[in-house]
This record gives sequence, structure tokens and C-alpha cells, in this order.
Amino acid sequence: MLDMILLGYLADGPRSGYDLKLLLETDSAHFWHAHHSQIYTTLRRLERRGLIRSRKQAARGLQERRVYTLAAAGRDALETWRDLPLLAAAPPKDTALARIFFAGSQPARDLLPELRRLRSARRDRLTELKRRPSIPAPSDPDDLRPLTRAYARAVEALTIRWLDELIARLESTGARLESTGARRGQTKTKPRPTATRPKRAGQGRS
Amino acid sequence: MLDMILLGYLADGPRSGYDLKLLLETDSAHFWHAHHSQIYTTLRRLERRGLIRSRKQAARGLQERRVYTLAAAGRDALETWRDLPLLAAAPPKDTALARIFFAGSQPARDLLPELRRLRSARRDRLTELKRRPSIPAPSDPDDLRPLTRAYARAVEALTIRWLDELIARLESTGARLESTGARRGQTKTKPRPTATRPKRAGQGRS
DNA sequence: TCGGACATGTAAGATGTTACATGATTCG
DNA sequence: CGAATCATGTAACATCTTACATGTCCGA
Repeated sequence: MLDMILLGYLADGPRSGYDLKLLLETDSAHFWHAHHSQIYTTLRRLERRGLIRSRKQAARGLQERRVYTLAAAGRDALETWRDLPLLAAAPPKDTALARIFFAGSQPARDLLPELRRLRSARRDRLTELKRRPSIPAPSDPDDLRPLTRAYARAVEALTIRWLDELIARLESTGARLESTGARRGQTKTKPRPTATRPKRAGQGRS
Repeated sequence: MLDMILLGYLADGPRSGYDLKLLLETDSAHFWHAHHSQIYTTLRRLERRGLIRSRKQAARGLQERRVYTLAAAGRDALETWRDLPLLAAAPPKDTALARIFFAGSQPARDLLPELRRLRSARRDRLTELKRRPSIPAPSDPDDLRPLTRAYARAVEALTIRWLDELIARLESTGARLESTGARRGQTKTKPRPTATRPKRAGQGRS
């Protein structure tokens, strides 16, 4: 897949490895991620296979960079990929959800502060998605790229709402766990835990 | 991560590799995926490292199976994982979205049928998520597992809605490409000549 | 002159995919 | 009897992560 993403961007015009790294971090962060090490090695591999070509470019006042262009074989590969069935869609892998899924039980487990941090990170992601305009591409006449960003924004908003509900729920059912640790078993819901605004969770035991 | 998911399920009780494979395919398909080959090799690795133990179990009338149980070291590893910060959340990787992102431009590109197939697959996924009740786990007193499924359902619903809009949009702006070409196109600033339309685009009705 | 952005790489190891392989039991 | 489901594996390969490594240029 990374191959195709790199070829996809190179179809817009010549790009350096660094350019592509920045594009992945910004323009397409909502559907893919790669470390720079992987980007550079993948570019070299694509070049060895003749899908792209590179030349060194020493711009005045700038460090030397290696600029890649799409070769004919690369354009063909991209075409082939685009003709592939769109199905067999990405099996989702969400480590944060996995953590929540298996967070259960622990008596004094401090899941809540973690969830709040997660929510805040997701809010940042949403702001970032809203702030940065899509980079317009001539090869995207139907505005598919901005539309995928709109989708990503909607997913972020949904995620934040879900986290809100989850946090509210845990606050009401588990507030006492944060004050008195070390108790396990049937902890039934106390009628009045605290106000809707809980104090910050400190570690009571030493 | 797969390590932790397997340990997480083994914390509920003894399970065979096959059990875990089924759990991944059903119970946790909404946040993770693994092939059986990876599951079996990972279990062997976890056993070599002393995190889990296994014994062969030849049930009458059934093929022999190898049943794993969580060892003390495994329980510790799970605890450590649960204490890790929840952040640095899964960098999203969505191949379908990548395909749509880079689908642009091609004059007679048949994206629409593919999108319809994708939507239908997502609808199946949603039905599946609704149909199958969450497997109740004693180690999940706060119902976090069903709640992550509820989240996954909401994401599916959102995805389907987005695909609906996208399809509608492409139908209206690109209808003339599929029909006889008589319709005037509006909206886009793209002066598209209706010239280079190939007759058939792949669906082999003879 | 120091830190941050620019810019590019290598290497080891972990993780994940695809293909190959085997064999039992159950149901129609 | 054949297909589906149960059940477990190996091997080759591709992909991805983490750490190490090296420099330049620009502004404060």
C-alpha cells in the first residue's frame, strides 16, 4: 500500500522523500502513516524496480535532495491498482480500542484519566483536520481528497462523542473507586458519588 | 498488540488457538485482525517466554486441541500493558480510503460500482455487528466490551452515510459519463469533453 | 552558537501475509 | 462420498518499527 500512496503522490508531480514524508504527515495522515525510514527505503526499492526515477537536486541555499518522478512502469502499476476491486477493506486495527476492550475488572484501575487524555488527543486531531486545508490536486477533479478528510473529521467527532459518553458513564458508576482503592467485589452504585465534576485522580496510597 | 489481545482473552479462562481465532473473527473483529498462522505462532512464542502454558486435550469425539492458560508472568505482562498510557493511538490505516483518495482524474474510471460494493460490504458488517450479541465476560464489569462494539456500530453507520453521499455526488456530477452522454454537466469547473469515453468498462455482459 | 527544521539514509528485529500442508469429524 | 467445520501447524516473504547515524541551513 505505501508503494501505491507514494506513486499516487508522484503522479501529481516530482517529489522528494522529504516532501512525501510531509505529505503523509499532513495531507494523508487521516488514512495512512509511515516512518521516514520506511519511506526512503520504499522509494529506493521502487526505483530499483523501475517504477520511479530519481535525480539529485542541489538547490541554491538548500541541502541536496533527491527528487523522484514517476516512470511509465510506475504509472502502469498505479493504473492496475486503481482497477483492483475496492473491497477486502482494511481490517481495522485500533490499539486504543483494544486497551479499552480489555481494561475491565481491575479494582483501582485508573482508566478515566487515560480516557480523558485520549479524548483530548482526539480533539487536537480534529482541530488539526479542520485547521489545515486540503492541498488541492489537479489530479482530483471530483474533490475526492477533501471528501475523505470530511469523513475523517466526522469519525473524529463521533469518537469524541463516544468518549464523552464513556467517561460520563464511568464517572457515575465508578467514582468511589478512585477515592478508596483496594476494595474489590460487589461495589454497587452509591446513590450520590460526587458532583458531576470529579476531582483529579491522585494516588492515595504510599 | 496481538500478544496482549491473546493474553487478554486468556485472562477470561483457558482457550485453544482455535477458540482465540474465532474470538478474533467475531468478538473483537471491530478492533483487530490476525490470521490463524500468526495466532498459532504467537501462542508458541508466548509459551516459550513463559507467559502462558499449554496442555494437549483430546476430547472424545473431537480432534485433539492444545489449550492455553495464562501463567503468572502473563498476568503481570497484561497488568503492565494496562498501566501503559493509552495515547499514541493507532495511526489509522485505511486502504479503501487510500484508494478513494487517489482515485481521481481517470476519465472513465469506474469508481461508482466499486463504491456501491464497498457500501454493501459495510452494511453487511453493520448487520453482523448488530446481529451478534457481545460475548459477556465476567472480567468486564463495566461493560466496556459491548461499549466498544456500540462505537464500532456507530462508525459503520457513519461510513455508510458518507458512502451514500459520495455515491450520490458522483452520480450527479458524472452521470453523463455512464449514460449516452447527452446530459449537460454542471457544477464542476472542469470543461470535460465527452469525447474519450470507452464503450465498456469491464463488466462482461456479452 | 545552539536548536529546530531540512534532508537522507542503514540495520536489526518485530510483526503480519500468503501459501503450503495435514488430518479428524459431522452432516447431508 | 464430499463438503464444511474443526484444529494445528511451517516457511517464505513483505512490511513496519525502532534505533542509530550524519550532515546542512536558518534564525534567535
